[in-house]
Amino acid sequence: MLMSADTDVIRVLADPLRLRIITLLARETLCTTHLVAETGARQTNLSNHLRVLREAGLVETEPCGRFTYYRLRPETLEGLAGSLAGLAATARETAATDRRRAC
Amino acid sequence: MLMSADTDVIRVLADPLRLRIITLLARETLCTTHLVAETGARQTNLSNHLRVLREAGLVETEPCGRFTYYRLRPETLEGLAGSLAGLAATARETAATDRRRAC
DNA sequence: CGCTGACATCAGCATGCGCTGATACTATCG
DNA sequence: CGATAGTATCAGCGCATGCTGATGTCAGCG
Repeated sequence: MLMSADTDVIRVLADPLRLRIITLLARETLCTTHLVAETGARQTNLSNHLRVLREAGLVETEPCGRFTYYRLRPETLEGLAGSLAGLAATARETAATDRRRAC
Repeated sequence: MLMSADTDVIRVLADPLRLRIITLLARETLCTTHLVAETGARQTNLSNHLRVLREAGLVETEPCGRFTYYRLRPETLEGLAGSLAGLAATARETAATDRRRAC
């Protein structure tokens, strides 16, 4: 239910600034300059985080002249959401039937 | 769509051993000894992680004599899964309508 | 062409945090 | 009552990683 790939995605999401970027990109596609203005972080810092997000498959880039648009890929987030929902469902079943291992 | 509380939950999940604990507890309620046997980690290490999981509201304890059973709480995981699914849905809408900010 | 602005890369620093060993506490058993 | 087993707490160490400043590259514009 929980793939090992999900571990990496969670690690990538587990940073306040990266999560902020994700929420901003969910609403509209932006380029680095916009993200600098929105978050107040340095351009270098944002560029590093965007690299991490890109390598994790969470965002994809669209070069546009000297600008670089960043778009949020829904598939990765959906996959993680599904895995977590599956875990929660299993836990609910475990709690309902009081499934436990004897000591 | 993404509450600030979700940030903390994600940070807590962003550790391989803690995620392992979560998947094990999803299937059956266990006590620390079982988790030591399953994961191969030291008891001290597990106890520290279980404390983090407890404080994040991801697991709850059930004392049973000198044992301590740990049960996975589905609500927290469900809330996070819902938030992530909402983000993914927003991103899908953004991609479909090509919503972007001009440079 | 030079210049500027958008963006990426790299090395260094500093903080966070996961792991460990030592220790203490409690419940059960002989 | 010891003795032991299950568990929690704490201080310390070491590594991972996020932030920064300097630098490089490329595109557009005068």
